[in-house]
Amino acid sequence: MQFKVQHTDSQSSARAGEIITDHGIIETPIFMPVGTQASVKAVHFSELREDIKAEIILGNTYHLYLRPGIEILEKAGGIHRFNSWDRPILTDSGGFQVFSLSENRKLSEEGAVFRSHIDGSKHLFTPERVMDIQRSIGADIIMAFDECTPGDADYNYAKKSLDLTERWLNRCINRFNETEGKYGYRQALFPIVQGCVYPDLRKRAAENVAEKGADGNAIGGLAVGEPTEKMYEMIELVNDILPKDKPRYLMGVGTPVNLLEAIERGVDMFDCIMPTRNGRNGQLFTKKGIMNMRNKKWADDFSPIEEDGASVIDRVHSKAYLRHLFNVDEILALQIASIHNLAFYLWLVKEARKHIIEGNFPAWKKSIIPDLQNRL
RNA sequence: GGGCAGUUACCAGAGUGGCCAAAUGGGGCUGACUGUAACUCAGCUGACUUACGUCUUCGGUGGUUCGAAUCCAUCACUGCCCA
Repeated sequence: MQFKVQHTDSQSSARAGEIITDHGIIETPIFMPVGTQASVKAVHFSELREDIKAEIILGNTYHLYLRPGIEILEKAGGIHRFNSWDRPILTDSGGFQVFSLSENRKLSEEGAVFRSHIDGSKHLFTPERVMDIQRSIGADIIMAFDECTPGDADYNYAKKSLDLTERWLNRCINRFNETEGKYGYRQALFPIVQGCVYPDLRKRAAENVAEKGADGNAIGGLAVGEPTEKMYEMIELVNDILPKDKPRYLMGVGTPVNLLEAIERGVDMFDCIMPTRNGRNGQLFTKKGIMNMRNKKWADDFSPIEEDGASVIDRVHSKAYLRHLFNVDEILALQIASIHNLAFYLWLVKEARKHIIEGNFPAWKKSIIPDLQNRL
């Protein structure tokens, strides 16, 4: 994997670049749709390719390990063969599940014991095992196994958690270096900066990660309960330390405004469930603001979902029709909303890229934010 | 013609003398959702009121009672069964 910075904004830390993988090129900044179980919920791959124009999608180690299981993925010849997505894929390590399934897991030096949310069975995830599993899944970019520290963790907990994440990182790197990809293309390992909202911990974490010389670096443990301003502060602090010639991936973030603020602070890659989950729950993000499609006010609004929307689907269907689909619980509602939101997110990062290259990113960002936050 | 059962909020449906503006479900309205245990979750849903609270409701009417959705009488309507 290679990264080229093509343009750097003169007034901010924003940059436009290009990540080259064996499955194709990713132009940054980029948003990566989340496809936890080898599928972006409610969206078909042809739509991801052609309408949404996704360049890379996510998968999740924990979920794929449970189902279909490593054996099946290996038999299939890796995840790309399995789900027929021939562009880049990134797998999260399961570190977020350490956080989100915290009631079903136990942490130790060795690793994390999960109780499967499906059948209650016990599974041990160690850094080594997680590397092996991600080798078997076969994503282009794989993530270090970390503990995603809760946003409200106290200093002592956050420090201990970071200590563990850093020891796990060394083990991940060792195992990663001892092994190789199983399907004939290369994989890159991204370490993750933790440290909660504590500047000294974040600084230390970023320095530690930076010195590993990885192909790309991630910032984790943000947008997990801390105030948004804290998140921006941490991003700024960390990006000051992370190498400029490597892509920076802000994990799990966020709202359209979060993306722009983070891009301005030097982030190149994003993923978030928001466009898909919120879409399925009736919330649409548009250039003019946020709509709840279940609201009665759309019942007789026959105008397009978004006149100048990024997706062709925006002009095919009316707000009234989409509201009807949500109202009567039709599956098509989830599809249309997910496609729309993802296309919007991809449009947003492409637009950001365009303005970075044009040299007017900060002004453009400032002008668009009020609209993005608007409630329609 | 006779017998039995029933009539409760938008719908279905609990409630058999005070703890009832009335369970629960559906529907409706509003909100939440940030490396996906989520087509999920939460709140509201008689009227007025920001709220406290006040008022009007349980087929109609008339009673019994300190007090009635609940008991009695009667009328209306609905369903089932018998002729």
